[in-house]
Amino acid sequence: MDEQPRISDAEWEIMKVIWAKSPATAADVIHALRDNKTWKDNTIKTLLSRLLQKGVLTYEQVNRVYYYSPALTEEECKRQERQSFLQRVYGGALKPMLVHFLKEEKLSSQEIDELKKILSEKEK
Amino acid sequence: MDEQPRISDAEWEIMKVIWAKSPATAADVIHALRDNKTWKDNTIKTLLSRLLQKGVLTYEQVNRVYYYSPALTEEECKRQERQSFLQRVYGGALKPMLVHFLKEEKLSSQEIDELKKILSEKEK
DNA sequence: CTCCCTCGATTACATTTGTAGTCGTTGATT
DNA sequence: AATCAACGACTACAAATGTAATCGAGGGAG
Repeated sequence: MDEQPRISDAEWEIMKVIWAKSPATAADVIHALRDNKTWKDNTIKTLLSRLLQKGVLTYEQVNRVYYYSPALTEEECKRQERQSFLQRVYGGALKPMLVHFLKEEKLSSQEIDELKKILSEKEK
Repeated sequence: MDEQPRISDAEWEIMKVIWAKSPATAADVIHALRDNKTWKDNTIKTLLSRLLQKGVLTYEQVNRVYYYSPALTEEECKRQERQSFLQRVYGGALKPMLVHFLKEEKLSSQEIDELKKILSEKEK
């Protein structure tokens, strides 16, 4: 159980791209983010380097070019973030947090049914 | 709709105390955190000052001493954090996030029933 | 009246983060 | 062969954050 490195907001944007389409080059990531983000190319390259240093990414080099892949799974990282959010904001109290989300956000009937089913399965 | 200031991890610890027992003096906060945290008194005072600057706290002075109170409600701040977490980690996708929490964490039967009830009420 | 203690204010400083520019190298272009 | 474009490495720099020490003023102890 190594300490999970902390992934910053900007770095999450990068990681989402990598998880979706790894292995990816810097150019791939830049391309994928061109529409949503106003980052300069170098900004994205800096973020990729930092993610390498942190051990969140790995790479394989082919002719001058790095092909980046995740070193940690999306699920591990998401779990880490869930825990830290739950702890920081709710002191770890799960139910109140869920209640807030459920009461405040919109869900389709179908989604509601799915959630109810999951709850029912837990209940045994 | 002013921009909500961002509350850092350490600042959340302070705010939880203030929301729980405002108005509170620096000494009160220090006392409340003495067991859980290893912070020096000055660290806590620095955090209080920063929260004042950010407009998350207000104070009332009585004989040299500040009595701090929240300038923002706990609910506002929690909502802000929920949104930012949901966006950063799940790109705003509520249901998958809820599913992860529900599947991973423990809930008592009673809590499960309460959640199901809330879901049922939404369904109309 | 003097000294000390305490309070908030101010200063300190390393690390992380956001956001980018510059540099040296190498493969491609003319 | 000379040039250039693109890549990753390295450098830059301000703001935020974690974590604290020091300072000046005023109130209480003696």
